[in-house]
Amino acid sequence: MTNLFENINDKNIEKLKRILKANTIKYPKNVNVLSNVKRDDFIALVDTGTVQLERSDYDGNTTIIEAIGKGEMFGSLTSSIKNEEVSCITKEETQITYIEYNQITNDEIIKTDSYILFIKNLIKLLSEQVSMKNSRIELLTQKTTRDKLLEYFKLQAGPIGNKSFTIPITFTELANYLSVDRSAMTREINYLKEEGFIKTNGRKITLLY
Amino acid sequence: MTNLFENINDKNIEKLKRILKANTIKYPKNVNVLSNVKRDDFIALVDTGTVQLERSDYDGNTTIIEAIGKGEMFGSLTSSIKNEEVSCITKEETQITYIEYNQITNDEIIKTDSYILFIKNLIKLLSEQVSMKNSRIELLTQKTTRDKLLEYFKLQAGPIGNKSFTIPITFTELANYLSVDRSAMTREINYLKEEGFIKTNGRKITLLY
DNA sequence: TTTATTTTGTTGCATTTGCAACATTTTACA
DNA sequence: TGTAAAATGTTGCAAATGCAACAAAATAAA
Repeated sequence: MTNLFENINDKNIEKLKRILKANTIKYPKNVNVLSNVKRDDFIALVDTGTVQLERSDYDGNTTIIEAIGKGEMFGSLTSSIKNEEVSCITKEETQITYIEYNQITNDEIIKTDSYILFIKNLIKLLSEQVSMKNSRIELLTQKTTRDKLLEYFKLQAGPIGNKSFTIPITFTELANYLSVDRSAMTREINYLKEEGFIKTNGRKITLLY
Repeated sequence: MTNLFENINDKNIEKLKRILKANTIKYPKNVNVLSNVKRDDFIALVDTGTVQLERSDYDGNTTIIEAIGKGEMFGSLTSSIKNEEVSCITKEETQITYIEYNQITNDEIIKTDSYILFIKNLIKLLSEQVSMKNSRIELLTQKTTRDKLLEYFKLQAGPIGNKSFTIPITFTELANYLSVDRSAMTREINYLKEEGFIKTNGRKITLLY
């Protein structure tokens, strides 16, 4: 995951942030971050912590649209946060840096030395976002829970195809990510084990095929 | 949908394309576009026509990962096209403009007048991509076919909430987009009609709630 | 170190869904 | 305009899945 200020030294980062009128705010846990910020198009960078975009359904249920962790970004350009039903909640102590979209090309910034690097990073970061979404869509469009799991395992195995890996999230979160019922997913994992496709040990998965 | 060269006049577009070493290629229908282009990171813009990113499964089935239409983009930065199983097929006569990622900040281009506009457009275009993916993920994470349909209808109704609209794709394509079986989707639409939630006339949907 | 909270495991059952296999209608194209 | 291809409609049936309702284990918090 690219950092927006990758390959830029601290002094220049400070300079960029100043010229971009970047606004860094620290929030405690369980705060609705966007209660007052929706005016202009902006980009929000999660420096530390985690936030979740959530939607409250007509029947009171809360669906997690997106979990955004350290180094990731969200914003009015990329998320449906203009929608009143969507709220953005910090899941732990979280620091966010806001940059207004129009500041990205303000008169002063384009004369700044590290601007080119900044732009390249921003483009790469956005591209990575698209790429991550594509991966998730690839998982979600699998027909069965089994297919979703196997596809997820393939992604975790990486391009080299490691036979063994530890999944970086809880099974509860995985079920959420794949949009399947957790208990049904557990059942399917058991089938996969019985049929000799995989072995598990906690969150460590070993592929046997 | 933002065009990469929006608000830039033809003369400057030509200039930008030249300096960016943009490469425009016209393809006939049903051609595998990426058979030879994967060397560097690149952005591909669909000027006219349509391409589909497809994946051939182990069992010979073909899944459509993404349909990319006029004005949209894809590329090695945003799609899993480095994956050998994924191919990109033109669905009609299609013109594509390729730009190498590294050219986006080459020495000459950053001195060009319309560069700032170009960069703003590129960032907006990428942001829109993320936004579109988010919408699709929102649909795909709905639990039932009924929920997927109702959510899709809500999106089609727009922020104003038009009660009547014509869906811009065929029902077959919609089933694909929502990743549900077409016949099961038809059945569910019939239930929605029987229960008085909607009326349909061809691809025209009227919400009755 | 308790206690509270979250995660994981398990199972029966009703419902939803995919799949197959058609007929029919509409659209594209030669 | 006639024919091929694509889209739509329909239905029975088997399989997959969500849901509810627990108990147990593991983690986090006080």
